[in-house]
Amino acid sequence: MPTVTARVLDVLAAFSADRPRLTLSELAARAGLPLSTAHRLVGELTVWGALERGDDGRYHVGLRLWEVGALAPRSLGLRETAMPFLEDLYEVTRQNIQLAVLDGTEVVYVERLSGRSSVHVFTRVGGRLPLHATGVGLVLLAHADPQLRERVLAAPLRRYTDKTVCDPAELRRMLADVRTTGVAISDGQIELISLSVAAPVWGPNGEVAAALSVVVPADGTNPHSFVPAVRATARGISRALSVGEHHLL
Amino acid sequence: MPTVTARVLDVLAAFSADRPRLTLSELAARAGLPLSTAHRLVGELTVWGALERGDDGRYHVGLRLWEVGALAPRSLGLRETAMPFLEDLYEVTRQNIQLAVLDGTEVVYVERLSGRSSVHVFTRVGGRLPLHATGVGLVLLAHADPQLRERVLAAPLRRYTDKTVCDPAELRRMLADVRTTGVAISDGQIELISLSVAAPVWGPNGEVAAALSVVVPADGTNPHSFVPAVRATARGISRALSVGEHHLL
DNA sequence: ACCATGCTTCCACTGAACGGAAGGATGGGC
DNA sequence: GCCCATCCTTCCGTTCAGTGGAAGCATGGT
Repeated sequence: MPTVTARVLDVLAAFSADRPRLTLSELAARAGLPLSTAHRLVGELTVWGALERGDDGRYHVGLRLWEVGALAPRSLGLRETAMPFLEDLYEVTRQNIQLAVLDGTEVVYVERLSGRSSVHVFTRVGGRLPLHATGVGLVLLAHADPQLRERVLAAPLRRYTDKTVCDPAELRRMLADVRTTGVAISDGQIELISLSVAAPVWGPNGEVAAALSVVVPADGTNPHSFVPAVRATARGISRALSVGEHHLL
Repeated sequence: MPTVTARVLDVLAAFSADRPRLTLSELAARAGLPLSTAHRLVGELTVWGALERGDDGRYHVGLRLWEVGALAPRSLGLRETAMPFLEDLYEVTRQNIQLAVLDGTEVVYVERLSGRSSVHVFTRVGGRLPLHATGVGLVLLAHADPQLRERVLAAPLRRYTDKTVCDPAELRRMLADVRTTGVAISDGQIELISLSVAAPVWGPNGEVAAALSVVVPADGTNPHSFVPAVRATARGISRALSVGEHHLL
């Protein structure tokens, strides 16, 4: 049952955003491995550069692994094309700009631009959040395979704030709305202090490849004023993607 | 000799920027594995999400691996703190902004901001370049451990353009200059069309944690006009790093 | 109909991976 | 100074997971 490959991956999966640095013992415990086995695996991973060992003796993910990860088409290709557009959008809005893709039944944030004056949000490049509670999530869900959509709506939907929409019927209505208007406005569903305006980025084959959003403070200006810029940016990226024959899927 | 772990890593290392998508056979060949062995390993990696299989049957690096890679402190922690400053610098200059760290005897680019109006450069997030031919490289080399510096200067230095400085003595002089002025100006050493102005980012323990640069067109304005902004940005990030007790090394 | 290319499955053999145990290293309490 | 706790490293005999050659399948070009 426990193949070596699986164990190696377990070791990698032991790291998380809140615990990015682990001692050998912690690592072994989290990966469910005997200490001596972990010691050997971690040693090999470290030699290669997948892990690195800090001055304090604790291990963390290494630069080499990060490099390989950076080759993931949904990160590299997408970001390369999108960046100039995101940059423009940032300049107009001076707020956090996020780019995210769908993976399984979650949103994965692929890039985030943030300025000193933007709201402090807890999303993180490489982070995951559920689809129903974020702007980008609503966009991706609205245009996802209907089968997936039903699966998500059938599962219990976590409540983050009292503004989080957890009712399937209401969500369904919102998703229809997203499809007609082309944007999603998610108001305080994940954090009360912020709301986001999101729009879909279309890939070359008529599918939604990603979603982008602007996060604005909840007390700030009317979110609708951001809609045109967000929509234009999304359209710009979509066009650039279809031209470029880019390394997306 | 061939441990399973090493083989898994060989499979991952088979992907590169120019060949981010591979068939099973290519993968097996590049990793030096029999087809059936590769088939099994790749299968396990794919189930976990380290690799993904495209519609065309070819494999590429998966989002899951990218996520783990994103936990590398030198990427995540550094970028989180630096981003707002880089953003400001971009707004002032409207040119490519690059953030890079030292790994071994090379520069690894950790982030890059680019606008529509910036020069098109071939550096890539996750990419590697030698130290002697880039602005960030000169900065990192200038402040590196003297032992490493000697090792780099002793090795043969690749020539990219006729402006590339490959003479150790001259490089040594330039590095001393970088240390006194606090910035490096690398003119056409890697590509004739661009030059870069780079400055060191200091970590909390008085070591150089990273370097940042602005890349400007070679025919453009005087590079020296960028120096104050670059220097100020680098100083800002350095300060933010020492405050934050950040997840750097 | 044939061949080329690339993928998948099977299975008997074997040596690489395993992990318990013993030995270091470090550091803190008293 | 001594003891104990925590964490890391090394060793080595046993065993079973990993191996890879071979045969079979799928596609698609000519």
